[in-house]
Amino acid sequence: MQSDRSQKRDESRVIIHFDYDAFYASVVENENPALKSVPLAIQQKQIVVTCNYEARRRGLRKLQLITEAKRVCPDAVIVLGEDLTRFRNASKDLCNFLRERIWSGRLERLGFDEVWLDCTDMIEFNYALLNRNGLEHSFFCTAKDDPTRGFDYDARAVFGPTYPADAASEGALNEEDRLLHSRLLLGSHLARYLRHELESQQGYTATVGIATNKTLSKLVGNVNKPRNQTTLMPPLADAHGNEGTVHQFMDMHDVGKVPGIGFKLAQKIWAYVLGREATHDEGLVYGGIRENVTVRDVRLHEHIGPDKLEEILGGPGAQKGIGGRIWGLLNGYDDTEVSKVKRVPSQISQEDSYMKYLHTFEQVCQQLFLLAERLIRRMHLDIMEDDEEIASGGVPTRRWLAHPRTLRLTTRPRPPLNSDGTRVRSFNRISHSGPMPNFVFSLTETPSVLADRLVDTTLVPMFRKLHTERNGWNLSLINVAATNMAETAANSKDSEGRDIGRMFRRQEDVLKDFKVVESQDTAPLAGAETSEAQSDQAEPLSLSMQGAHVLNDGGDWLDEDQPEAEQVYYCGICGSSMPNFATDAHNRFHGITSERPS
DNA sequence: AGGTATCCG
DNA sequence: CGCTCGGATACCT
Repeated sequence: MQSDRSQKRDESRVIIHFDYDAFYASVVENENPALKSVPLAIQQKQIVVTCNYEARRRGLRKLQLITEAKRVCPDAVIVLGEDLTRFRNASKDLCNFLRERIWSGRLERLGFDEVWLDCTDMIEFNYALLNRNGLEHSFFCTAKDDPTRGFDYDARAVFGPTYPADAASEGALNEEDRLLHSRLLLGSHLARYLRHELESQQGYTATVGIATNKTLSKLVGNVNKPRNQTTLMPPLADAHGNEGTVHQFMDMHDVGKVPGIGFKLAQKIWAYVLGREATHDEGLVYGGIRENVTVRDVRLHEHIGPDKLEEILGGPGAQKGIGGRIWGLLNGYDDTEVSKVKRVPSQISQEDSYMKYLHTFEQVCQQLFLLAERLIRRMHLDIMEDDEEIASGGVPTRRWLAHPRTLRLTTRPRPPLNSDGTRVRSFNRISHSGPMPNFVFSLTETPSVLADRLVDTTLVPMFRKLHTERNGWNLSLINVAATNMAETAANSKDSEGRDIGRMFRRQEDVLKDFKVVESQDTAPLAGAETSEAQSDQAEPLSLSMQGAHVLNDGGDWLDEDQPEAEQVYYCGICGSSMPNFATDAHNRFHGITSERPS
């Protein structure tokens, strides 16, 4: 067997993975609590995209056809969920809610309904606070600078289910694993607390996994669902890296179930392990028996290892160290960090799919307009924020956090149906992209007007390049995306984001009367009174004195082929955008009297 | 850069 | 498998 590359397992972190139960259905239930007790399905086009657990009990499933769903459960309540706004907003709210309760700022979203938290710092802090002589009445401090905030817990036992269910007791472990056991134990209680907060204050239940890395925490959560949690317990591995709970746990999964091993990779691994070369090319539907290839089958296959996997999975288009990376995943090894929460998404897109022809040019134009208008509204919601400073006039202004530099149009042509049979492949998407025209950043025109202009000046020409036929297109999907986000100067200045800095400052103001007593082997302080002192100190104003500038369609300096009224001025100091006539007043606000660059 | 592929929910 | 309506990232040119 090939070497483990001394991929030394990093067991120093405590990662908690949240998966909100039946998320779309839960959002709708929270909007209308009467729906909580009935079978509820969320519909997009002809499909049930998710449903609550009552509906699952009655036989509904994800990605089920609506017709089938109605047949199986005629009294199900079906809610249309093609507009994702409410789900996106709820996801953001929950993300912020959890972020306020952890210390590291390391919170990573996956889709709308999953979140990883890196809680290592909170666990270490509270591990140091443990009183060995009074574990039963421990206190978990959830605010670094306020010893009174937190929750009571019994530190003698892990909270909730574990994997394995009969995990070794702490006493049966070696010294290193005893430490790990304690950290994960604290993690299980923190997870309980966060789940309770989420449910009691926000109305969302979640399925949670606690482990030492992202992959393991995500997978182990699924052991007990819904509305529960599972902790992956030591000994994770023996001295040789084998025979611990990690291999025991990973081994039972189908390879394709491991996050990061998608359909294509799983197929290649499957072909290798079963000794079957893919001799059949396109078109033939292999409706054969789906054979299970587990992680164990792969991991213990002869000759397997990072190099062999590189051989199997590598090739043109494949990621560079794919073999080593997949070998790591099969062994439950994952050193990827939980990324910090981003202020700005890297792309925003709006799409719609069409069951029937888009017959005419007018119909295509209308769809492009609808998508463009929704995209522009999304840009206003997702990459703008209220200015912190209110101008002396008292009028609150909005500023762009980022400008997408690129506009992308994607379509999916429906494959033509042959007369001889149903031999159709290629459900491919094709796309064309180009510079985002500057006028879409205007705040003086309505999104509707801007969308109309965007269609005429940019989207229709792009569509013409994608589809050279004059008519008769048979599109099953159109997507319009704003990508290639360039963060505004005032925003990118400190990458942590100013609201986080402000949050810390506020916390310090409230808590400055406390002194944290550290490395004291006693129970944490209790009963300290909260000070009401809240000095309303002004924010330190850090100005980056970069020149203000004007952008044109291509993001370059403005030239004169646009009408004056369309020009938008961006302040390089505060990032505000405004019509040109307002720039002089705005510069005076900053105390700048000189001209802007020409 | 633009275009495609693969991955995730 | 696809189907939805997104999203992230990597590789290719």
